Amino acid sequence: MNSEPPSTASVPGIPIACKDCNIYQLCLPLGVGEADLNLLDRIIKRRRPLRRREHLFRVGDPFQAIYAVRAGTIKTYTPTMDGNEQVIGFHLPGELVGLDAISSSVHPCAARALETTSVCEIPFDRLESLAVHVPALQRQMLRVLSKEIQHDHTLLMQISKKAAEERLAALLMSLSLRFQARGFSAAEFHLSMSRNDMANYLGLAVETVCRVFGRMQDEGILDVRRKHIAIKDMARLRKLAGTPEGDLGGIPVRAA
Amino acid sequence: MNSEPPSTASVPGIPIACKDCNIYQLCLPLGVGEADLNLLDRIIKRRRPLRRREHLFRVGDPFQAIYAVRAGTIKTYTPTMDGNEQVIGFHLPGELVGLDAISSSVHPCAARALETTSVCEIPFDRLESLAVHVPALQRQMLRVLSKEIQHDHTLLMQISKKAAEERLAALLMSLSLRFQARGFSAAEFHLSMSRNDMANYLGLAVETVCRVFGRMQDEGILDVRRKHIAIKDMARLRKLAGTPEGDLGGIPVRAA
DNA sequence: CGAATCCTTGAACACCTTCAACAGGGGTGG
DNA sequence: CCACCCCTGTTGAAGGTGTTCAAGGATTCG
Repeated sequence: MNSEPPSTASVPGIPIACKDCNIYQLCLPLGVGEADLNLLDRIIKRRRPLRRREHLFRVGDPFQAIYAVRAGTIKTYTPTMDGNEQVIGFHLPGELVGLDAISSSVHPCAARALETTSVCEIPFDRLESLAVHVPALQRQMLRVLSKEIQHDHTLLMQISKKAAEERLAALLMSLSLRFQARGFSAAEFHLSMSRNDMANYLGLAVETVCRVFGRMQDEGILDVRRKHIAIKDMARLRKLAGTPEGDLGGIPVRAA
Repeated sequence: MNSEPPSTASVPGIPIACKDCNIYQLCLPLGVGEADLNLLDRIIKRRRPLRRREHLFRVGDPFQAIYAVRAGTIKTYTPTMDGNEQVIGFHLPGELVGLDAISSSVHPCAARALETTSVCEIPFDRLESLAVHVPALQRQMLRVLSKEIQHDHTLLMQISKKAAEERLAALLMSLSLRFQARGFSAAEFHLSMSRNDMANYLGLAVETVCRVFGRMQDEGILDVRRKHIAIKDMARLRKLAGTPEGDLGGIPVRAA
């Protein structure tokens, strides 16, 4: 909203503007001009950061806004009938959460922080109203949703591969590509989710995930030190994951 | 487009109007008024029916339109690196195909008919232009895309369940609910896809699918005669699939 | 510092896959 | 119209991979 770009370090209580958010290009990339961006900026609310394990929303909560992760990680999941949960996805900075609720008026899944996480809240009714007057925004929203669908499809493909190695490799490649797209290292990053969450997400047992990590370490593909991951043989990992060379895996508006 | 509803039996070469299409409510259900519907009708093209195995589009084809299945079944899939294919989903009458291409400008997957299938072609640029002037259409499009995302998520959940019985049950429940939503029988229907496609889609071996069908038949859950399926114990199937009682499974704009 | 959670490793078992062989149908060409 | 053939579906046995059950070690957080 300000014409002068202020320091990127946000002052507590004084929210930074959209155009100064270093991830806004990822939320609503192209086609939205400066003036429109200011309009958009006006409807976006910053929230106090969520702490680890804190919920952004729960199943059945009324749908009022979509959220953009600014820092940290959000896990989405749904409770299963047998009292457990099923992890739907992991949302990194720059990715959107809540897109599956637009049609339902209530959230079909829950979202909670895996670590200290800050998000932007975008009231959906206002976003929709704004889009009526800003065709570029309308286009952008459709593209964002479509990309999410595309991503889910590639995901589905990779998960239904049976081999445990392939599944884990697919997850790691997805994370790597997404970190890279955000300017972080593609080869070395921090896993904010537990082995349990990964296993749940991939449809495997926790023990299997551990063992596959071990095996990949032995084979020189990875260097795993607890939650810190270093990919030492990207080519081999990519091959395992079944990710074509040039493919960005439907680089994600959203989840792992 | 006509003010008088003509016979539902289409005369070759004389396309029937949108509002006379018995599935249009499913394509773009609520919030689009009569006048708007006529506008929509004007941009929709009918195509000659596709024959079995004929492609609607292939991977890498330029994205120009989305498609609504009017009759028949469309399978979407992508070729894998090892020369095989990975089935993404099955699209029944009233469901849309090609939504994952909106963001890419090329189709990330291929679509082919499993049986004689007729579709409506909706040029996307014209649809988007129209939406600029018709807010209801804009809203509807977002909802349709969101529903697809929601559906993919429930799917993901069900597929990542490991047990073969659960996976197949989930597929059958999905099909059942979708047929029901279209006014067909929920308990008895025809499987237009091969065992191979089902297995591929579910990440199982063909033989396993056969055996699970056999087991379910022995247990009195199903009556399977080749491609004809009768669900004899819906409650048990639902339980196996993990589909909550009232849940419509994110009833699908799209795929199995 | 203690407790709880998360991660890791080992061994037995269950399930699914693979390989192989055969039956049934549908489509095609004669 | 029929016969053949190929493709799809089905069934049986052996082997592999992941799960389950169990227990010990490492971190984190109160």
